Amino acid sequence: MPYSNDALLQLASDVRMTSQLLSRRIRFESASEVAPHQFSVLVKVWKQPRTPGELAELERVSPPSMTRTVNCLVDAGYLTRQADPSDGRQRVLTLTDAGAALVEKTIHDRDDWMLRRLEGLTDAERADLARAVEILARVLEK
Amino acid sequence: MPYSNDALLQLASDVRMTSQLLSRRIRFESASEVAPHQFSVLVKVWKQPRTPGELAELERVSPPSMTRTVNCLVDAGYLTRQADPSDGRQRVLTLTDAGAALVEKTIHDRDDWMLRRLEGLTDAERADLARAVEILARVLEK
DNA sequence: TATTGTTATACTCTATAACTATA
DNA sequence: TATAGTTATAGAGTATAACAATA
Repeated sequence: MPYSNDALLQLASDVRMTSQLLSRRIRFESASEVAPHQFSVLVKVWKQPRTPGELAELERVSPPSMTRTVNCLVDAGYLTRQADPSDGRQRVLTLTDAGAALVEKTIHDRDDWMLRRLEGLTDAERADLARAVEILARVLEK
Repeated sequence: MPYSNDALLQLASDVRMTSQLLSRRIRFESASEVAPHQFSVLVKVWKQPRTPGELAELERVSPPSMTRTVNCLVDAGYLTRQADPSDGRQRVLTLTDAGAALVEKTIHDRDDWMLRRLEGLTDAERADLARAVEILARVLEK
């Protein structure tokens, strides 16, 4: 039975609401030691070193806001600033050991929270989730 | 083939990351006219009228913060305060027509954004997503 | 006396505009 | 002259503590 427009809209709404609810629960139930916007920056730098300007664009905040956020994270010992030898204007940010540890611990806690919620599922249900994840990842690439 | 512990942890991580990525995209790509925390309050009141105290608890903010947020939304014409006849201390908040219109327009925009991303999928893929939504909704009830 | 909500005050996050250093 | 980043300043969100009104 092919999907009608109404059924597809309903599915879109269900996917959106479930994702937002799950995301909210993850944020609330395994909070990091730093504020959410600060943690988001740490994760970006954890994936790869970044300049303040790149981070401001990725986080959709102004450069001055990112300067302040970065200052806090440097003061807290999670980030370090390094001069870029190829362009004296830029300053590359990297994680300290404490910063990497914080990111990895928080990610582990969140994955563990999610894991406990998937433990009671059947293998068929887990396979459904795996397929859905693959589909959504593909959809979000566009 | 039954799921190993490692495979289940990987699945948990994939589900978590996909949900957070999707949620972030929705938030960024179809922003409301009011700030996110304000919109969240409007949605709560849209579902049912609420007192400031209930909203503070639902949103995990302090009562004074909620007072301020509610003041902004009342001033902007999205909420109205009404006295509770059964308890003079409480003040029940309800949406104005403009508030309801804003909530419904934003929800529609977000669902439409999601819909456009699901349009290219096969019926089998859509059915996978529908099953995944049902599974996650069940998991989140606990 | 306990509860609901608001006001007082201080701190943090955000933005725009202005400034410094480098390209 | 343009770009990367920071500082200056102001506006908005948040919290704790104190207060007002009601139960």
